[in-house]
Amino acid sequence: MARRISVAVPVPGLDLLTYSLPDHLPQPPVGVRVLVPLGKRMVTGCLVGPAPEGPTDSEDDGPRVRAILEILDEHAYVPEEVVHVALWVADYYLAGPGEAIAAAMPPGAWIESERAMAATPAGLAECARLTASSSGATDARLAVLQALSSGRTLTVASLVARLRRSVQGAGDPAAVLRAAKSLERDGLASLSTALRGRPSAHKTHRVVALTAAGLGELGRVGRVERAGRVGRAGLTARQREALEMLQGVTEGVAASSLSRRAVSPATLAGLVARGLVSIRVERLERDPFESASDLAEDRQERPDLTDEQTAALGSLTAFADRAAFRVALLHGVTGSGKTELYVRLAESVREAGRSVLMLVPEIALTPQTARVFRHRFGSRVAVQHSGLSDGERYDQWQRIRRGEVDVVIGTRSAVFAPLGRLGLVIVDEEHDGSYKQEESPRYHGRDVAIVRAQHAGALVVLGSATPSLESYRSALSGRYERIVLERRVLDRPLASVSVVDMRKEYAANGPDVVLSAPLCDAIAARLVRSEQALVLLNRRGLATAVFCRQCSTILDCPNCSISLTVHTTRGTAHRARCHFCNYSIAVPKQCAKCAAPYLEHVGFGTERVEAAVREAFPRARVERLDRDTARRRGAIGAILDRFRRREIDVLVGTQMIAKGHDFPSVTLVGVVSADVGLGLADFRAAERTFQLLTQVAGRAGRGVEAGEAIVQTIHPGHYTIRHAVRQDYPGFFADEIDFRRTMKYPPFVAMINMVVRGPSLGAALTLANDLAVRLGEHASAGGFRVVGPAPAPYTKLRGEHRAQLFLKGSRRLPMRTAVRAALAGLGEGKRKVTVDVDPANML
DNA sequence: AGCACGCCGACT
DNA sequence: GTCGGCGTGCTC
Repeated sequence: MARRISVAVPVPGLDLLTYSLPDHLPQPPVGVRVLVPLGKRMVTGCLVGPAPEGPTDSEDDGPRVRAILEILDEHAYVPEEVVHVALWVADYYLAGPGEAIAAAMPPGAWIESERAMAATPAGLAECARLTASSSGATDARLAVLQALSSGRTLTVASLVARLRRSVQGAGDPAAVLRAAKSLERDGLASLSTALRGRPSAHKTHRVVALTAAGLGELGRVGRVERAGRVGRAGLTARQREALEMLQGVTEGVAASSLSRRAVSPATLAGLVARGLVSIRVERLERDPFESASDLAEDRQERPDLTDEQTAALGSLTAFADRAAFRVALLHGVTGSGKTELYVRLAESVREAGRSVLMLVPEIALTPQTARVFRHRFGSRVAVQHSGLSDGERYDQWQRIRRGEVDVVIGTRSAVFAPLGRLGLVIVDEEHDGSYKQEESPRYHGRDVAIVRAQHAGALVVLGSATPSLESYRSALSGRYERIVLERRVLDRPLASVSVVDMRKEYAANGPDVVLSAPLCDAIAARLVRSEQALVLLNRRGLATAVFCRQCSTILDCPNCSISLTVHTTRGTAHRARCHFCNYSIAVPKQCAKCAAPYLEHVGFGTERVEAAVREAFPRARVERLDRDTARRRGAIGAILDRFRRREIDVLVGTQMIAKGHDFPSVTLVGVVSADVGLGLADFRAAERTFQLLTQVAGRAGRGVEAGEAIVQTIHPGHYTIRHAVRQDYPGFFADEIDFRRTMKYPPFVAMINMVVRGPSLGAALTLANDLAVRLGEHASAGGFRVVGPAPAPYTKLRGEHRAQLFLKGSRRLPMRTAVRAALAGLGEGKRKVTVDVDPANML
């Protein structure tokens, strides 16, 4: 019987498929890409192993098995270990194996077929006739024919693009395809399926260098010139200039740089023809650090370790030396020097001949960490994150794959980096929410990192000042090693935190207070001393809602069940925008419902805080950093750099300003409202608030001067605020873990969250009910409970209505099995269901 | 996700 | 009558 292989194809919701391997092809290893037929298409798949043998093999009622078309790689493209991790992800998070493997591949790794079409001779004639008679009517068929009138074969995609530009209303892909089919029926055009051009594997450039003959010629020219005679016949002045430019640059000069210096292609061609220069094609590495700037600034000293750090490093190194799977939680207060520990540990692992994977929440927000690693490991480090262009990402991925690096630093998707001999995985700020991917496959970078380390027999270090409840509990129970750093480096004290009870502030100064008197005084003091301040409000915009005083209507998004946020707009009237779907309108003058002209802005965001700070301190240099000001690529880095260079006195922003930055001159952190987020219908609301407050307070006092944090709140007695103010993690943990235990939330139960979408809430609820019933059948045997369905917290998003239900249970396996069975029973309805295993965000 | 099939309303 | 909208189903 023909050899059968199991292939993952990049199609959501499709399971592994079985293909046969034609006799003439060699047996490829796991991880190679194969080109396979799928329906009418050709797609790239990834070989994950031999096909499972089942009883259906002998019967004819199973799906037919088609033969693969081509093996695209000689050696594994995705390392086998990573294939297995990806398959684990697909299984655990209930995603398609193809989607999971796709997450492990660089951009451009998937080749697919494309439909193309060309006019037949009859079609060309018909086109000429129709064009001449010019009926005037815009007919999609005619438009397509005209586009094909050159006789060339065009892809359907390029036809669509072309028609979208030229013909109104004809650029819809479906319409083009229909027109194409209709033309094919009439024998006027032919449709074919062809492979899309393979992605260029590397960016290349041409390098021009002198040949030996050229070098000789140059010497001769020099002597001739000294002798006062005209250059040798046949060498033009231009050619001589070009030769001189190349003199002394043995490695050659990029052709693009020559052309910038006015060396024409013709000149170059003349020199090549004479054999005086050679042109070679060279692979160009796009180094993300070059554009990230200021490598020169990186002359950092190697800081001495504190006793506490030395002890921690000792234990971690000992674990790493055992070269066996292990998880250690590094619980270190902000400013305790975790990064330096990571670097030293990485160095020792690397010296032992094993590689290091370091995950960080968002590189754009923590460029220092990346820079420290770059500085210590030079070209042996690669960076992977979403801010890179596809080409940059591809280059980095290939460098890792070729074994040219042994340290990878990246965001969550880097957990799949094709590193061999993995010895250490570091997850910095392991509690950070950005490790959870909010689209399929909905994996948690930290948890996948642990699984990967398990496969590789590596040490995992989870670092945080505010560990997730899950990790801390595991550390307390002894499942993880626990290493604590209680002191800041150089014995700098933690910021002293004080609370302003905003209820009193409102009573005294009215309900419109943004900056309390104590916070204003504190900012003023910093300005006098030329120190810097951070002001945090984790909410964007000018106002959170527009409210009609007469009929109490709130301006809602027509597509989503949330109110519109008011944003300032340069020049024009303020706009009200939806933070989900981006719908926006000019803020109306009167209520759309009752026509009353009494519209009020309620609630406020960072834009209002920025305005308030500017108003209170007209001479201060105030900037804002949130998703709105950070939209442009590189804007985050630019603002943070200016702040670091002390060109900004007060930086207002959302949580973006709270992450691991190190600004030595910041001595004040103001939290405008610590309550944002506390009231959310999410069991992690308190944990996230505590983390944010602790994190941002940690930004103060990292230099010589002591730091201070001022927290404004209307809930000064809330346990989250109380513990955050004292920066008392164990205290917070004790209270929060009680809440989780009582309410049966993680880490005491496993959860799977499901959102069902539908054209109406009724439709969504009906389908959700069907799902709930099917799940219920497995509940008692599986030891879990089905909660819901109910309308989701955001009932409507982007025009879709949503119902939610979730499972709570003690063991994940039966829960996952039940979900899989229930979804299968739903048939095609399953396309309307999103499944989230271990949800990080319940909204 | 594509892609095809098939079943209903508005135009030649 | 057909064109063309999108619900439903399938892909080894």
